[in-house]
Amino acid sequence: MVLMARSATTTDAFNAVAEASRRDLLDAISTGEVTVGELVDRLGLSQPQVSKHLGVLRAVGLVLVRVDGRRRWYRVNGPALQPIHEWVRSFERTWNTRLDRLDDLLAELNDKDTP
Amino acid sequence: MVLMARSATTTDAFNAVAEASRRDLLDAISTGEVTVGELVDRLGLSQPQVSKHLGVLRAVGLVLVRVDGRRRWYRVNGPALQPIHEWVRSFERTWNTRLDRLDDLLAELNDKDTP
DNA sequence: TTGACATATGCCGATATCGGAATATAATGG
DNA sequence: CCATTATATTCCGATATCGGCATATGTCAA
Repeated sequence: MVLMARSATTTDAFNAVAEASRRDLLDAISTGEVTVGELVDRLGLSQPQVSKHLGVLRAVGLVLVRVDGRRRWYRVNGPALQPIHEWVRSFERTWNTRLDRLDDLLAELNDKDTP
Repeated sequence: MVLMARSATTTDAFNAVAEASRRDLLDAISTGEVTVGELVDRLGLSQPQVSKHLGVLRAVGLVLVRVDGRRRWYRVNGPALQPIHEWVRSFERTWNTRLDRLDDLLAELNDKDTP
């Protein structure tokens, strides 16, 4: 029986994106097709580090690659981010809506009434 | 010098939310104030497991607690999710269709009208 | 063909995680 | 005051991660 200590980074987009370096990579790639070497230069990370992180992003489908001779052009695969977007969006009302602000207001008044 | 293997789960909301159980907890809590015992019952997790996960969520400010005698009422702290929301939102254009882009445009115009 | 270039992969040690079980802390009720 | 209830904390073994360094794979160019 296999007992996992922590979900693998390649489990899903949530885990892959937990690492800040990988978010930075996605940010850099989002500007358009980028080469590995260019990412190394831009982010100041080691080449193996970049390749490994890209491997994780590839594994969960967050990036797609186009092979062109000896270099690889990476691009962001947007739809893979949708699960995160949807999940977080379901909480929007907890910070955004007028109703919540009303709740907060009432709570505040309540606090003043019952110290 | 401390060399960290992987960002601590308490580093930020991204890391805290990477774990599926913690997302489930937040989903359950989002319905309103909930007690630890209620979460144990609803999610079928062990009590220490729930308490530990709540500890992580507390550490990154994703939940707030109200102490009431020997029980604790947890609630979601929406704003702590905004960083994730903002980051993912910046990729929206990578998956949106033309219609969605129109929505964005309208939303932008709307924002300008209603500050 | 051979060497330089671009990227991926393998091995390493240090570390924090996870769940389980036991235990600690704290508040309630009889 | 004591047993019970509610929640948090500690210790444990197994595991996957991360960065660094070395190396493998693959491709172009002279």
